[in-house]
Amino acid sequence: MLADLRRPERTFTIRQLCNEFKATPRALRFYEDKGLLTPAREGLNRVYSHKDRVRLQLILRGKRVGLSLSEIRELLDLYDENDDGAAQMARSLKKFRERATALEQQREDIDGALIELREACARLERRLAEIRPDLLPRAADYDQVLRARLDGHADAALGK
Amino acid sequence: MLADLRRPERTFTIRQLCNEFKATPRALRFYEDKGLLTPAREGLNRVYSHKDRVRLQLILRGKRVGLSLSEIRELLDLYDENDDGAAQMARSLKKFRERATALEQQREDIDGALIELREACARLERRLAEIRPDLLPRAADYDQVLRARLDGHADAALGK
DNA sequence: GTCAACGTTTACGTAAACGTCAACTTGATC
DNA sequence: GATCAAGTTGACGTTTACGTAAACGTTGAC
Repeated sequence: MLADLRRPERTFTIRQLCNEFKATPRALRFYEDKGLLTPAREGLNRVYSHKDRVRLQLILRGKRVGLSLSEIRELLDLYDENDDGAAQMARSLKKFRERATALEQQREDIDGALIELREACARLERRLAEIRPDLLPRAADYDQVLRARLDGHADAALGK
Repeated sequence: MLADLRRPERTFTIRQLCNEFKATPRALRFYEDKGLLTPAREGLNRVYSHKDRVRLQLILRGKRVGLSLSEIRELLDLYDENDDGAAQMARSLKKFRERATALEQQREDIDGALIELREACARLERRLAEIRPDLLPRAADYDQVLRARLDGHADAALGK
């Protein structure tokens, strides 16, 4: 078929990519503004190629692991200008490792905060139990809260 | 002695508190602007009381665990208007628990990102080893990076 | 007397990643 | 031909926690 999804000639509209990757048109235009994407034009309208789609995937993957858009752009630039891609892969590897150590550091910081929080909670619980046990919020009250958060705020943890 | 540090009449200058808690004058004035602190005045100069000092401690503790200034203000307001403080303690406990679950969620998100990162690293390492083993950055190269980060960016992990 | 060191206020700057109008064009449809 | 959906380009708004001058007053040391 002419419209085979896998054929490299296949092109995409902005909304198709937005639907596929759950992004907003504003976001894609923003990435273009920042030089992360350079789709072709058909009159005024943007036409995204297969390569553009790959780039978008890389952008979103980079975001998921907490890279900034400018960092992502640097990596994408290397994909382009470099022939074999080896040097670029080395750079990417370096970036990824740096990001990994940064994330590990964040985890430790969070663990520290959690320790402080649990201590504070314990103090409050003890004192409330003494004075006004009726006001003591039961942990069970948070089942709703937990359930409400089951859908993914997966990005919120990475410095947004 | 009249100047006993523990005497409630003891007052503090802005710089004394800044030194004690490693904050900047700008920060304390900012907190005042936001209604978190209301030190007395001696002419133009701010005079911090014992209670102000306690409030500042609470502010900084709240920040350490990732509360926003507006959240902190809400809690502080309750300290004031409430007589026995029981209701306020219940509210604080609730906030703290919420923050704890949010932090736990962040940890999971970070873990997810780390998994993705390690997979990407592994792929890159394998391919680089094939093609250009000489470009493969050794993990040992990051000893400096690790050392450089040993001083506390403990706040950076909490959404700044 | 004058310089440094501290204090004050007002107010603009910053960084990230878009959201949110507003105003307009284009193509398709009834 | 009027309308409608979807696209476009600016350009300003949002959020957070201060940093950073600018311009000025007060006090103590020398």
